[in-house]
Amino acid sequence: MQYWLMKSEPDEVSIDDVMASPRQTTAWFGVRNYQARNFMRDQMQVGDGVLFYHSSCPEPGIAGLAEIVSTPYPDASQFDSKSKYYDAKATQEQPRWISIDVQGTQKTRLLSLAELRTIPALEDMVVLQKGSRLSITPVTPAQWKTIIKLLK
DNA sequence: GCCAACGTTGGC
DNA sequence: GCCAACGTTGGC
Repeated sequence: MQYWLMKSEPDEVSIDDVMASPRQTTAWFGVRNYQARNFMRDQMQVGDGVLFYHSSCPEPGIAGLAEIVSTPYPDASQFDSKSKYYDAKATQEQPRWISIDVQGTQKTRLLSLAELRTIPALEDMVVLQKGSRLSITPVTPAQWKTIIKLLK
């Protein structure tokens, strides 16, 4: 059981979109970074906790909580030549990119990036490190606990 | 729109 | 395998 922070651009998929989906579940697709993919492929497990983070928007920050609800499977968008996530080097036999399903647990208040940066207990969070831009980053149990408290 | 930081590509 | 050039991310 681990915890993750996953970034999504709310223009693409917001926490409201997730909560409005059937069973509040959405396929997390379009990851095109090997490190992030490897987290999904090698470490994520059903039941892992997710901080749902809005990025590239007026107020970036944690917008909700979610849970991993599937094991990894091939990301269909890599085979779709019309998709911006198309990858000509991926084949059905040898997929390169994967998806996992994420189920929204609750929409929370917006815990902004600016506020996160003021919390001493969170200063080691991967997502807060200089130059960090991975779309999926691990969160420690202590960090998770701190954030849950801030959201109450 | 800028730009720092990081990832990827490709020539050698 | 090195590394320069280029592309992308994402906060500001």
